[in-house]
Amino acid sequence: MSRPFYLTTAIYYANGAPHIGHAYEVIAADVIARFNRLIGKQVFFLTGTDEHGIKVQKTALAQGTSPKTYVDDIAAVYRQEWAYLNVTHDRFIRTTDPEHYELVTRLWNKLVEKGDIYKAQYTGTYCPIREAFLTDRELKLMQDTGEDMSKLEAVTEENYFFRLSNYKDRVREFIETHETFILPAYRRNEVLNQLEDLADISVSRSKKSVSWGIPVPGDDEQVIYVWIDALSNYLTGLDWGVDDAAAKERFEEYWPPNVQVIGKDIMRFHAIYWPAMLMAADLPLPEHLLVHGFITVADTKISKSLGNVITPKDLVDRFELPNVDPIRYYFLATTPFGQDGSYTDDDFKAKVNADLANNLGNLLNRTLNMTKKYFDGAVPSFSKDYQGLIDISELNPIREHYDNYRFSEAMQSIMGFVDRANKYINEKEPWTLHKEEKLEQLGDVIYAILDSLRQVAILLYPVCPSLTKDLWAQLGFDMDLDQADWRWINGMLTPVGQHTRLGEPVLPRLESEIVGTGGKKK
RNA sequence: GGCAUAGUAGCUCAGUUGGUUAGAGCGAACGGUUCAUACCCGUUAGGUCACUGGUUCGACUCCAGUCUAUGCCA
Repeated sequence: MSRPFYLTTAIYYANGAPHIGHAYEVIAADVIARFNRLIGKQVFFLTGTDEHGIKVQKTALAQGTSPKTYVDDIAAVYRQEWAYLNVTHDRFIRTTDPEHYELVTRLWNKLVEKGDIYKAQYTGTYCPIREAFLTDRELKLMQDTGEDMSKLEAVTEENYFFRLSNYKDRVREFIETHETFILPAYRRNEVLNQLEDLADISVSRSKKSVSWGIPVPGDDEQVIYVWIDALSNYLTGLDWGVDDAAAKERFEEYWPPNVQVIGKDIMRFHAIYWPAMLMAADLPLPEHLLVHGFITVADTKISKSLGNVITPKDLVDRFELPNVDPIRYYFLATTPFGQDGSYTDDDFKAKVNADLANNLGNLLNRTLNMTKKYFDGAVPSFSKDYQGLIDISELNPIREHYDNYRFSEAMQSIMGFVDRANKYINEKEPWTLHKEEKLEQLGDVIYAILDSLRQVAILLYPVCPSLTKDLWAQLGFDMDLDQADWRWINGMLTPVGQHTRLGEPVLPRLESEIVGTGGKKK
C-alpha cells in the first residue's frame, strides 16, 4: 500500500451558516478524498470550524447567549450540512475542542522554547463602534465604500509577536524549490511577491479587546490570536504531540498533509505564516496547497447584503433534485479548478440536464429497457468477437486529471464515454438486430453498453457518489460502490446473467421554471 | 504605481515543444431514428484567435508595445 493521504479543508468561521461557497470547497476536498480511496490509498480527511474571536463573541452577545452555546449551534449546522452533501471527512475539528486547546498551548510553548515569541508594542486601528481592531482588509473595504473613518483611532497595546522574519528566507526557498507547493502555479508569484517585505506578526490580543479565545500560557491578560489558533487545527487533526502510542504512530504515518484545500483569500496565511510556524515547530511542510476560486452568482459576489446567498438546500428544493450530486457535478465540471465559478439557474439546468439526465441517465434507461425487452432483464452473454467500448489506455489520462485536480477535464473525458455509448447504440440499431433475430450480435452490443456503464459508474463515483450508486444498483450489482477499486474498471466484467433492475430514472430532467438568478430571498 | 493572470465561434471553454482547411460542449437551424427521461444520432455555424509591430519559409502558439478585464501587493 502506498503512503497514506492526509487531506484538509480550511476551517470555517463560525459567524454564520454555510452557503454554496463553503460547499464548493468541501465538495472539492471530498472528491479528492473519494478518488484517493478509489485508487487504494488510506485517507484521513479533516475539516471543521474556527470558533474563537471577536466577531463570534459579539454575535453571541447580541443574541443574548454565550459564545460557547452559539458556536455549538453553528458547528452542528455545519456538520448537518456536510452530511447533507455526502462529505466523507474522518474528523470534524472545532477550535473550541479541549484537544485543540491543549494543542495550541503545546505549540505556543514550543515556539516560546524556540525563542520565536516575544512581547512588544502592537499598534492597530481601533474602531470604537465595533469595539474591535480592524484588519487591513476591513480598513480597505471601508475606504472603498467610503464609510466614515473619522472615529477610528490608532491604539497601542502590548502583544506577543511571532518572529516571522526568522523564517522568511527559508519559506521563500521552500516555495522556490517546490514548484507544486502552491497550486495553481500562477498563485506562487503572488506569494513570492508578498514575501518581499514581511514584518513579524502579532499573535495575541489583550483580553480586554478579545476575551473569547485560548489564553496565552502563563499570561492571563492575553489571548492567542487567530493565526496560531486556527492554522494549528491541522495539527490537532492528527493529535500532534499527544502522549499516546497510537496517536504518535498515526501522526508519523500521515504527516505532512498531501493537500490542503483553501480559498484564494487565505492563501497568504497558508503559504507564508503556516510554513513558518511549522518550521519553527520542526515539522515537515505540506506537499500541496490547492487554492480554489470563489463561487459567484451570475458573476456577482455572494453576500448577505445583496441577498443572493444560495445554499445547496435551495437548489435541491428549487429543482426537486433527488440528491446533491447535480450540485457537486455542476461546480466541478463547469469550473476549471482554481478559477472563480459563476452560478446561474440557466447554466445549472442546462449542464445537469445535458450531461446527467439526457446523456448518462437516459443511456442507462434505454439500455436497461432493451435488456429487459430482449433478454428478460438478464445481462446477455457475449461472443468471441466482443470488444468493450472503453480502451484501457484511455483510463490513465482520466486518473491523471483527477490526480492533478483537473476535475472539469476528468468530467469531460468521462462524458465522452457516455457520448460514445449513445452513438454506438444509434449505429448498431439493436432494435433492428432484434427484428432480424441476430441474437449473438445483439448480445454483444447490449453487453458492451452495460459494461461501459459499469465503468462510467466507477469513474464518476468521486464526484457523483449517490447517482452512481443508483446506477450501479440498477445494473444489478450488490457490492458496495464505496468499496470500489480503480482496478475494477478494467479488471472485472459485468457477470453474464446478472439481473438488471430497471427503475426510476436516476436523475429526472430539471423542469423548474427559472425564478431568477438572484436566489430566494429569506 | 509594482507584480501577475486572462482576452479564441452567441455562451462556457480546449488548443501539447510554432507547421497543411483553428477545435469541443451547449444553444440555434435542418434532417434521421424509435430502445429511451419530448431522449438519442447526423449535418450546418464561415470566429480579422483583443490591437499594432517584429522574428521566421511559416505564429493563436515566440519577442516588444498598446488596450481591456481580473487578482495580489503598495
